[in-house]
Amino acid sequence: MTDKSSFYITTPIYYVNDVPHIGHAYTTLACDVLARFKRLDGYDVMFLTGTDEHGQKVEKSAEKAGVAPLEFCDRVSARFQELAKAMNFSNDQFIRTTEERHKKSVQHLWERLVEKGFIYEDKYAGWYSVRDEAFYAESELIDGEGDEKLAPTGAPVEWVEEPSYFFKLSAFEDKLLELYDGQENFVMPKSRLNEVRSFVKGGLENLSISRTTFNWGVPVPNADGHIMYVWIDALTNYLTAVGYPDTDGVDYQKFWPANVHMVGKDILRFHAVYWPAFLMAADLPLPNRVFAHGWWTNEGQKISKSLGNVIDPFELIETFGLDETRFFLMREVPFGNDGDFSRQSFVHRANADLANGLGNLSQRTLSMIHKNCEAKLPAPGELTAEDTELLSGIEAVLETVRGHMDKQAFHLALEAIFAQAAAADRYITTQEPWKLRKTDTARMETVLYVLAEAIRMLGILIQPIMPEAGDKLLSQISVTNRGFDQLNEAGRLQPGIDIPKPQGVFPRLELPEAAE
RNA sequence: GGCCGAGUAGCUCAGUUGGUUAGAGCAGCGGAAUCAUAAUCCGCGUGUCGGGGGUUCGAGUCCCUCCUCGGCUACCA
Repeated sequence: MTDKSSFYITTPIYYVNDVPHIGHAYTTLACDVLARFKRLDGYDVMFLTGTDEHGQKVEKSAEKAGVAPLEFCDRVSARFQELAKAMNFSNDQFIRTTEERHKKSVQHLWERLVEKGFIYEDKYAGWYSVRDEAFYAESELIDGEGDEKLAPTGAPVEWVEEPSYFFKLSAFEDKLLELYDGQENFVMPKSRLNEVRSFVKGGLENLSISRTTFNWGVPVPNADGHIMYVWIDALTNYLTAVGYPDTDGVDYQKFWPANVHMVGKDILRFHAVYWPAFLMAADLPLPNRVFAHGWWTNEGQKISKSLGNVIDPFELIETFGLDETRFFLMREVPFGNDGDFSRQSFVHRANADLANGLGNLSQRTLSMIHKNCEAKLPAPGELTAEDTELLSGIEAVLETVRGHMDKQAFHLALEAIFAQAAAADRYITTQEPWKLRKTDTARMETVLYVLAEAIRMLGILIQPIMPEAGDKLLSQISVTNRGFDQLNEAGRLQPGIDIPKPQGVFPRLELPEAAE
């Protein structure tokens, strides 16, 4: 077995009743960073994202738009695919639940659950709001005019009874608790695990998993009029993408179970409770981890459509630059926490770390080489303790970053990398190559070579977060081997290579005029 | 209401199994340098560690209590 280790990471599939916003971009970005990191670290990676396209809401939205449901889905799904392109996401697949392969996959899973005796037919009854497409508990309802009952959202509700298939979720209480206890990092961050555990401890009710009131969905096998409902359809995409039901197939064998399901905290329960229960019921291996990240506020304000302060990722990229945006989202906030997006902190952060930090470091170094070494990388003399300290410090940071990445602590990974850029700046200060130019050119050449090496390794390290900037940095010093196995002497730059006049990698940002 | 978590320098936060003068980044103040994207480097923090009580030779770090803030409390993705 010489196969590379595999790594399978997923985003949720995004519901096409919404247009892409910063939340979608954020979730997928985190996955992209991790996927790129693992690829550079020698893993065979499957990175999946996609769109969730079924349901009554979609059916109605399509109707309102005067188009067929699928056409409606095509449009919105395309928008998400554009986002992936604009954000430079490296997803290996973009799955859509309207694909034929997915229909087969869910139906097969369904039949499997029926065989195992975890699905039964009954009647679902409750207070239903057509507008919200949701059932509400009696206790949640509020009083409207007269003795009319209203949903908590203010929408009218009606008492509805319909035949439905149910999944025996209640049978998995103990097994789920065992899972949480036995596989400690199944849910991260830990605070979320506590919530999930207490939810399960509180008792689980069986889940209604089919509907007869609309048509836009995957038909339940051998049950006319029944459409699969929400989660059983949506969650199964993670299996579909690796070839399920062909469990002997190459992708399934290689990638299932998934290493990380990345989700927003709002859909944690479905991934941390329902999903493992479905898989247990079908006798399929469970994913290693569900990570629930936090949400962004906008300049201290909760983001909502009604407030009209939704952050458009396309606009962010336009205003601040792609890699700057990627960097800010991953660096500013401890991953897993909620965070605030403010233009001021964006500009401040990008300028401090990128323009003034790494960007300036490479600019001053390459510029000195270009001017003082005939535009060619000089050969180093014997390395001093200071030289070795700087280089081995950067080499060592890979292990640190790896540790942080494996815990999805992106902010810490970045902090560790940029601490090395700062170390290189300190090195320049102590070595004073501009003085050596007049007193000891051989030593100056060694110092500049060491700095070029520092830039090479930093350039390699930032690739997962800032692929384009990493490319620019590395191209200026003609580096072609860019994997993490090059983060040591094996990848050292060849003296004599051309060092052209450096181009700025990270422009200095200015605070945009506050839009009214 | 119930369960869980958090309250540490102006801001964002670290603080291991309780133990020498409680730390980092950013902001601020002072200085150095001049290769560089007016970028960089160095120095400077007397903080009631939310309040009160307790355990202990010793508590930010354990226990009790109170206050404040946040999350979860099922079938909208």
